[in-house]
Parts: sequence; C-alpha cells; structure tokens
Amino acid sequence: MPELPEVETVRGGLAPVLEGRRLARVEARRPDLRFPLPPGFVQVLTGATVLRLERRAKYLLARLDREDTLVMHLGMSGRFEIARPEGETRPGRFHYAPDPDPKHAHIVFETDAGVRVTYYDPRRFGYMALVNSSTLELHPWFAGLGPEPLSDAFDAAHLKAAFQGRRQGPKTLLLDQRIVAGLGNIYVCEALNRARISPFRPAGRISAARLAVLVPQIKAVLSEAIAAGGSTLRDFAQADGALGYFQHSFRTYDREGQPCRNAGCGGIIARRVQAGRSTFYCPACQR
DNA sequence: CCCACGACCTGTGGGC
DNA sequence: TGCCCACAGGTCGTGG
Repeated sequence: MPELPEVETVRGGLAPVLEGRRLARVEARRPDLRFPLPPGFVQVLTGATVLRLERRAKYLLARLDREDTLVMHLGMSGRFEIARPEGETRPGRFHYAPDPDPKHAHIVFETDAGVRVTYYDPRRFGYMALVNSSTLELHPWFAGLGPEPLSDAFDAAHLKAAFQGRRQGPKTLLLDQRIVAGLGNIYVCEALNRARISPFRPAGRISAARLAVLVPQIKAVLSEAIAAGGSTLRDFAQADGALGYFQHSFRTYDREGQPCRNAGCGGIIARRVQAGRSTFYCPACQR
C-alpha cells in the first residue's frame, strides 16, 4: 500500500516510541516475509538501541547502535501497530490487550519502556533486512534510487533528463524508483491529474514548461498527503491506530465514472490498465 | 528500450 | 447465503 506519504506517516508515528529506546525483546513469528529474515535477525536486534528512525524512498531505516541498520519495506499490505502495556506484572514484564490480528503479526519489537510495536503483513510482500550502515547506499536496494521527490534535487531539469527520448508515458516512468524514489500508483495518478498531463503521452515529448508544472504538483500532493496522515484504504492505518484522511482528497484514484475535480473541467474520470496497473485519469483535461 | 504478462501472497468486495 | 472472479498501495523477472 504504502507510498511515500504513508511510510513517512508511519515513521513519524513510530519515532517517538522507538528513538532512543533499547529493544528489550524481539520476536520473529515466522522465518520469512517476502524474503527469509537474515541469520541472526533476532539476536542482532535484541538489546540494540534505535538511535534514529529515517525514511528513504519507501524504506524505513532504523539506525542502531550496531554495525547494521534495520531496513524495512512495507510492500503492499505491511503496517505497524503500537500497543502500550496495560500493566506490569513484575519489573520488565508487561501484559497487553489481546492481539486483534495474530495471524498476520509476523514481527514483534518490545522496547525497554514496555511499548510493543508489531509488524503485520497479510500478503507478505514486505521485507526486513540488516544492512551494513557504512555501505548502505551501495546496497542494491539503494544504489540506483532516484532523488527524493520532496528534495531540491528533484526538479524539472531532472525530469527532463530522465524523460529524454522515452516513449513510455509519464505514469509508467514516475513509478520507476530509479527516476524518482517514493511515488506509487495513487500519487502518480493524482499528480498527473493536477498537472493536467496525460498518463499516456510519450514522456520525451512533454515540454519543459509542463514538467515545470508537474514537479510542484508532485511535491504538493505528497506534502498534503503527509499533512493528512496518509491515505487509509483497506488496511492502512497510522502506527497509533488513527486513520489517514487523504483518500477524501483523491481527485482520480478509485473515482472511475465520477466527475473530474479540476476547476472548469467537467470531464469524467476513466480507468485504464497501463503496464499492468490501474491508471485513473481525466480524458477531458489531461493532455 | 518498450511492452505485456506473470509471479510473489492473501484478503476483500462486487456480481450473480 | 455462497461462490467465483477481479483486483489491491510494490517490486522483480522473463520473453517477445
């Protein structure tokens, strides 16, 4: 599920309970998620202190007082929940409300403050790994990533160069994490609608002037979504259990047959499968 | 390089 | 009510 705004929302929710805390107990309730958990996963993490919780693209990075960084990707259906102890039976031993979804509770972290952070992932497209911190940016998951869309490095000139000579539509290329890192299906559809650019127009033939409109629209939709706590569809919730509200602001996503919300448009949102993914767009104003 | 398609895995919602 | 199919926020790989 989670695209950049949802991962950023999760980061913001987990940071206050994890940063500066020691992981007193770590439990892997199955040996794998999408990939096998690394050997020594539980042993390395148990007793480690989380120095900072960061985000790069759609990855969460827990910087540890260890050689390795804990790298986490939520895939399509991964989510975290925070549970606070309901009581302490004896020092360091806490008890909690029953887990509402034990079947999909794959990884459990318990901090020295007794806060329990559980990773749920029904589809198990998510993954966790331990990656050497000093060479993290050389790791295959990170080496080829494009710039953060909210950074100054992501600008019209960057997109112009990345789109140069490409015949694929901007929809497909913006999903390519090597071009820009963190966008997913929802926010690409939303940004292209705001910029009134067709998802199907050969990217190399989009003018620099229109890319100069697209870039700030991408930044705007991401910033607004982060401010709203992300989008809650199906299973996504913030780490504290609260729902995100940005889905109410969608202009295209999952709005097939409904009116385009762009000023003065009056078109009807359509859905087309493009490169195997649903593309929602307005045929009237997106050119 | 482009595209279409399938794989990974499970759950849910809509149509009949 | 029950069954079946389509589809789901993300990557990764193959083959034409």
